[in-house]
Amino acid sequence: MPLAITTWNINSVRLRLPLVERYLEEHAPDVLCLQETKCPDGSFPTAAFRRLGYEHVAIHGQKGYHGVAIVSKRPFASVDKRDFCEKGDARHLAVTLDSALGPLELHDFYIPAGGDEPDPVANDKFAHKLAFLAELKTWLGSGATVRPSIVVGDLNIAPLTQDVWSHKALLKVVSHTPIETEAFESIRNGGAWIDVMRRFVPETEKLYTWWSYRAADWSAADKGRRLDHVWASPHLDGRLLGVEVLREARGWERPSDHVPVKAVFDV
DNA sequence: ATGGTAGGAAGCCTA
Repeated sequence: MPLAITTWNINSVRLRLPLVERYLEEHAPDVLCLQETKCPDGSFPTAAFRRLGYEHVAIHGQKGYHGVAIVSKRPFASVDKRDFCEKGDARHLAVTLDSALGPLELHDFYIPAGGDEPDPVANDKFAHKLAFLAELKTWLGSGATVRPSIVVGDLNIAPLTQDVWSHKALLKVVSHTPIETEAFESIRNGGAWIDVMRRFVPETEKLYTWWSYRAADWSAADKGRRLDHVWASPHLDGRLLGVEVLREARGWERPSDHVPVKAVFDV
């Protein structure tokens, strides 16, 4: 059975609820993983999702910042969250779905952006990002790939040369520095995770999921980065059906700076 | 080389 999972950094789920509703009506994934909901759990628009057939809602929010949520047509066998770096940040949520492979773990991450200065001594936010990545490597390495698993989210790193508009111009820009891209690939290879998007778009082709708000004409300048990702554990190899990056959503009215990324699995 | 925009909370932080 096809299972379509979308990941989208929505940058305020309450402000952009009409955009989310439009996306769900037009693209109808089975599961939607959101990041940057910027919404305390008590204010999450659960009823709106239920009206659209997404009856199962798991949320991990906080006031003002961060926040992740998973809404689904399929029920959850379990819901978990982890407080990475023990800062009380809402940056991770996990659910278990029943699938043809048995229980399937789905992890939704919002990795710290890391501030502007790529120096962990001068910049606490960059140090936090690196600490988060180190903890993620240990934690994922300790077992997630033992079970059929999918990792999605705004990982805030563009790992490959063609994941940014200019590799050379971004080598010292947070999100594409060697220390980050090497940590990213070390985590991915450590768990033998499949980079699902790159199974469908060759590494030689540009592929972006985010365009800055600070551009006069984002589409003409096209200075994007691939910050949003879908990883699958080796159990899902041979069951990957497709990927859709909805670039047009960046042009919707009052858009998020990230666009939805949908991946479809035969499970 | 610089500064550009956006959202939430509340008189600045994060991105």
